[in-house]
Amino acid sequence: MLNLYDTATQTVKPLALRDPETVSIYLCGPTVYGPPHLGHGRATLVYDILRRYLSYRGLEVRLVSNITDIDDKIIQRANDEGRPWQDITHKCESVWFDAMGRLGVQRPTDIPHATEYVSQMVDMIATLISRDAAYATSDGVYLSVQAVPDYGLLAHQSLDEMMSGGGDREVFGAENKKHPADFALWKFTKPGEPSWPSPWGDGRPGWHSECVVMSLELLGEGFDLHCGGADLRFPHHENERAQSVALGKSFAKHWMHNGFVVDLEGEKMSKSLGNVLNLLDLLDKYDPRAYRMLLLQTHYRSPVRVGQDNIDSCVSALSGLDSFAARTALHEGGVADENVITQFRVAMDNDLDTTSVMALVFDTVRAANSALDSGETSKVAALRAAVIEILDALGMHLSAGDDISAEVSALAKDLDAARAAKDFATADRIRNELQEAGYVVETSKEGTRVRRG
RNA sequence: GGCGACGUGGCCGAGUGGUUUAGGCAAGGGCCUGCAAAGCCCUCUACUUGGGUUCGAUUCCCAACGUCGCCUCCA
Repeated sequence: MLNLYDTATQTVKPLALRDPETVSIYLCGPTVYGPPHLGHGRATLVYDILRRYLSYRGLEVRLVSNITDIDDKIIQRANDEGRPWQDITHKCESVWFDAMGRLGVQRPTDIPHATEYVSQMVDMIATLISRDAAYATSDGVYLSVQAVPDYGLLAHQSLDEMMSGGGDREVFGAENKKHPADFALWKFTKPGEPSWPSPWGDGRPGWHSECVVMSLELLGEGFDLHCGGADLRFPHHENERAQSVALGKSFAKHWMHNGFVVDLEGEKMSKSLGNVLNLLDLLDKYDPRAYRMLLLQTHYRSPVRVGQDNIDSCVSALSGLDSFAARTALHEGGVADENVITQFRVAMDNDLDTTSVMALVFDTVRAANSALDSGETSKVAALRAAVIEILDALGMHLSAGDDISAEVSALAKDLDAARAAKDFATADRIRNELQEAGYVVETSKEGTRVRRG
């Protein structure tokens, strides 16, 4: 079945399922303090593609993706702008799901919020303390990484290696911690900050705890797959895992991480560098499918640069596919070519080799276009059905130009009539008119096709 | 300092120890077309550098150069 790269073992291995009919996936969602950026878009698209493919293969997918709605950055922004922090989280969450909708990303099956699980987190921290894996200091409660024997499994570095060298890095809270790598489970509140009660003092949860509590509660121990961007591998996922190990609970069986979105110079898009391109801008300026296309043509673990040139080339490629859907619309409803579908599955099962899949799609489109030109209609139907089935399984929907207004359709009819009457001046005039209105006009013996450009 | 990734044709981007070495975009030529568009056909063709292993390396090993990531804010 599906073979996937696993960050923990650094190998491509079968995605083993706890229950053969269901896949349990936890995906680290956004901290809602600002607009989504391109990196968020990549992660959600990658896992949307994964999820759709698993569904396509007949599995029931349970995809839990959280909303981090309490965090230092949220508090800071609330203070800066002098408004309630819930204002910010609610607004950002709605912008988030609006953007995801435009990207064609399906909603997770479960969307837990950190603030809904605070008491469970407090309980978990208490358990960690009782197991001597956590301790309170003057500013919070910390997990003792030395209580976790294989800490560094995802970072692929031992604690010693992490601490060695490192130059002038500052270690947060170093003076209070038993070990520099210990991380906050609970942060004591400062005046004016949101807080929740706990046995150690009022405060708020540390970032890494929510995902442990919510994944174990909603998916249970030993769930199948944990996903997120490569930047979450360490420390976030490492620290989630550390808590679970310290609790004596079995955690994710497989770890998947997608590559970064990089800027023009090949550097990672980073919030701290301020070179973040906004996902909303991309969605406003381009066909939202173009980003999905770009990611399908790049392996999910490779870095991807999102620039006008690549996006434009994807828009052009999409135009060709839409045109294909339109010109073969009459051959809808065939049985998908088995050979093509088999190749599709083989490629996807090989660590989501979507770049090969796209090569297959374009090859198949060309074969179908040739078949259409030579009148082999049964072949056209089978190839078209395969293309549509594959793209649908990847969340890519083609436009066959059936969203055209009656007025525009009438103009197309007039164009055909003018051509039939060899009134080419009128025909050209109508064509120009349509093109200037932003339509792609394709005349053929079967009649003029018009679609959105 | 530690760990890791990567350097492919005009651009993007897969992949492989050797007969045909993806795919997309762009460019040029042809067919088709009233002219276009769309489509089809053809062309341009690469693997950072220096060693090594090998009958043979872009692919494996070593080194150099370059780029990037992580080493507790990050999708």
